[in-house]
Amino acid sequence: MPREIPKAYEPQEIEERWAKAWFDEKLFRAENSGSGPAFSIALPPPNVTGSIHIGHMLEHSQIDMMVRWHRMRGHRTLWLPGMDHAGIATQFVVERKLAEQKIRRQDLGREEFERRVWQWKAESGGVIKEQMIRLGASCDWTREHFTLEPKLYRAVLEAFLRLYREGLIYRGRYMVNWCPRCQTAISDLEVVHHERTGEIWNIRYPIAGTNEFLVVATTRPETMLGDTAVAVHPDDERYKRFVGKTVTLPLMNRDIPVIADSYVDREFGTGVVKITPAHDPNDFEVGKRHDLPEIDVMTNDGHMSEGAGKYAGVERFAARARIVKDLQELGLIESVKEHMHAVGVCDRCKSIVEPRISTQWFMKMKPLAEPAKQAVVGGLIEVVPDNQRTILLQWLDNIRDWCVSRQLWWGHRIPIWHCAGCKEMVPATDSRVEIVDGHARAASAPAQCPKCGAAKLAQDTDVLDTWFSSALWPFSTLGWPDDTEDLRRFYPTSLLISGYDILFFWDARMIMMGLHLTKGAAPTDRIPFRRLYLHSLVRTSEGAKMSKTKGTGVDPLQLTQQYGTDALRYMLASMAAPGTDIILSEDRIKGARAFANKIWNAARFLFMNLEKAEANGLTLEELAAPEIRGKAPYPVPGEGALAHRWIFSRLAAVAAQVDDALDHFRFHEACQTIYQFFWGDFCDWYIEWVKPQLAAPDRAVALPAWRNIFAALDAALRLLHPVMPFLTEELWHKLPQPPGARSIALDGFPQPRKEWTDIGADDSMARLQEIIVAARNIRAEMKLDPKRKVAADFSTRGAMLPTLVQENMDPLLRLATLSELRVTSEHLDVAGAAVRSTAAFDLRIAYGETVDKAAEIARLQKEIERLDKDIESKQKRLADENFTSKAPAQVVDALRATMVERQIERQKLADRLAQLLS
RNA sequence: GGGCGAUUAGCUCAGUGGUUAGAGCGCUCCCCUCACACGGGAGAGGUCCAAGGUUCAAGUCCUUGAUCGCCCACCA
Repeated sequence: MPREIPKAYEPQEIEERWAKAWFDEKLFRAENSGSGPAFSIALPPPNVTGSIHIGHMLEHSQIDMMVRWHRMRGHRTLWLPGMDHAGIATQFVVERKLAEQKIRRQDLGREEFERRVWQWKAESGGVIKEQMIRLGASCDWTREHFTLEPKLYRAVLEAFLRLYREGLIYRGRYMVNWCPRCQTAISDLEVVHHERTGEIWNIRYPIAGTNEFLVVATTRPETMLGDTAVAVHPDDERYKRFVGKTVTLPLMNRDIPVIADSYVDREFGTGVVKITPAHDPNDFEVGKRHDLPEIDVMTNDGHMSEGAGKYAGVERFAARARIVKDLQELGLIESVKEHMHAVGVCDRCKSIVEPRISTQWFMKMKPLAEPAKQAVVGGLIEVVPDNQRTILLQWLDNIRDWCVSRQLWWGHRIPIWHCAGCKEMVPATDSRVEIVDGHARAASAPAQCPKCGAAKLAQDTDVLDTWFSSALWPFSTLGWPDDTEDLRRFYPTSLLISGYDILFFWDARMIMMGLHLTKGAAPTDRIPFRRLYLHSLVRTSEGAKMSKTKGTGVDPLQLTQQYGTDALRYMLASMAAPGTDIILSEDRIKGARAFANKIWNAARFLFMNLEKAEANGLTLEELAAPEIRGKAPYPVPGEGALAHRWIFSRLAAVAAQVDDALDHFRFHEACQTIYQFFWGDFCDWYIEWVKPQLAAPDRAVALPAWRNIFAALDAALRLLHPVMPFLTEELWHKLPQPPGARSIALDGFPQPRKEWTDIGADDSMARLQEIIVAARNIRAEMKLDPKRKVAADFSTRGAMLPTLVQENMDPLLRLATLSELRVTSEHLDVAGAAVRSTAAFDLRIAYGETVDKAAEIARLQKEIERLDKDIESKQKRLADENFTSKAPAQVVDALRATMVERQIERQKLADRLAQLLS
């Protein structure tokens, strides 16, 4: 047991050591057998090739706090970690790397490309895990999963095949969002809208066989090449006569009909709309209603296609410019205006997304959304903060089908085979997977077409949206579709903590999939999690999301290096009030580091002084052995008893408050409560109060005092552990622990023990603190030498205070730096002295000549003024019949009592002022 | 176009209808007192965005407005 510990807390070595030990010892492996309540939580799987950013840090800190708190309370606790293959993101990264060598994935072919991605994953995939381990996330790494591993591949196949057979997954040619950069369809959620000022062109479409025009407006002139109609509102008198006629589409010289459709808004623009069914969602619908041809004028990579006639091969925005120029030359541009509109861009690569007709796989969402909605409305899933519940329900109400296919190579390939002969779609017969080249793929490929008997079948080339496998995460990682022990024990999971930015992407879809796919009889058995806490996002001082690409990101590892992981965790947790985003502040993390240092030094103080106690014949074992700590508090004879009763009473209160705060995800409140307790109560008052007892030669005093302070420190460390795991682990091991005890993380969380609550001690302590502060206040005002002890007079009318003061005379004198405190019930002569008064007592230090008389007068006047205002408002309220009759008696009485106190205080101050002025 | 959130001390933020609205940082004064200067002690600092309303009582609930931010949305 090393007694010499460094003066300042140095986190680096300590953290690395414990992080390694926790991982190596598999300390956080969850037992799936045995009794006691279970607590399970799934890690929102980070992208496998990513690295920790501050948002992860916030999320993991909060999860880890909950997890450690539950584990310490004796729950069978599982935090299940894993990684997401992150289809587009990962493929994007590898493609970019290949581009450096001037290689396109098409040059390599699908198999070779996939091999390269696996290789990249092998090289860089472990980073985030290493970082999480280093940062102390108490995951069960023996249960780690990856969305593309064989087991989870199988879960994906099972889910897909079931949904396909049920008709909930279908294939069809519909309008989708197409990213020309990623060259894949993306879902509505992956399109982010940016308000931009663009241009809107009014273009003349000549009416065939006349000199007249219909003028249409468009923000995307290049799509006009695919126009197959022009529409007006059926009741629009201006245009009625044109319906049924044809216009000649400029540049293409194609005759297209004028149709009537109520979709057209007569008020907007000219009231005439060009209809491009292949490139606009509304036009697509109109096209279906009117049986219009769909002409796709673009290629996958955002160039104009064959359908665009002479513009074929031109990049889409270059084509736009050329078309506008050509139209101008033809005199067909009536006007151009600036126009604010929302442009959809790809969430991943920020390219402008092209609405485009395409054959894709979709999932019917309405039938899945309904049970999810009921589960949330019915309270089966509690959503915190509450306003997010409303947002979730609104989204579920307006849900649209989900485009689940991606034209990527990295992901779960769709288990459907297409017959070369009759085009029949044949699903894999079951969800088995086989390992080829070390990686999984669907094993039960159909050998021949059940319809036409042809043996030539080709697997669909698309893969599934990454979020499809994510949606299965809480149960696929526990073994679903098998009926495993883990699934029975830990599903539904107890809680999900995720950012509100992925509420729709992930949380909502897990609810829908969980309810639909898992096999429990009741919805309560099928929900993926019982509680959903949406944590805040870390933002820059401008309110924007942190972004690495914009250089506004903060590297949590660097902050960790600089200030310590515990400090960073504490800072994040202390700012994490539900429902409000976090703006990082360097000052706050410095404050957190100071707190860590404070804790370190409080412990350091004890161990340094222990040597003196040992010289006195005491041993650490008899002071701090676990069974000794368990019996605290010990009665301490003599003057110091009060502080001991008080600190344990505080501990009981703090434990209750922390439990309550954590149960409601009020991490900031838990932090503040512990901070206040440790720094304010334990260090500032308790340690100072009992210092002499610890050094007392009298064993009857020293022994219980030491035992109490060790017990209190131990409890404080356990309270602190969920937020500051490293520091507390290190210090905990410096205390004697039961044989075989491995970690504070497996020790108990302090319980709010009723027998510790001592209202008398709380009250007495508060009064003594008041007296000490009053004395220090006078000393500061008089600018007394801090070391100089002076005599003071203490006057009070009550019977309680004199006793209390007498009983605690020694700490009172010491902490107020007084040589003597004379207690009297007489009125104090305040001439030539500085005085502090409360309703209950007056405290006088006779040292008049150094008092700044003018300042004292000003202070008194100000104080009296304040009291006057206060008394007046109270008198007014007490005189109000309405108040006294309607308000609870308790409130009225309290107000009256306070007013009397204020009046006494005011009288004392007024007397004092009069004396100074005379 | 809808929805949500924020507006409280110089800064960053807590605040659950009920005494005199809190914290951290910063600021002022005193102290390197044998755990800690990443420290100790004492202070100063707030018409709680505005205007109405409900209530015995409003920073807190309601309405309207202002400013800032976010999310959702197929008006060409």
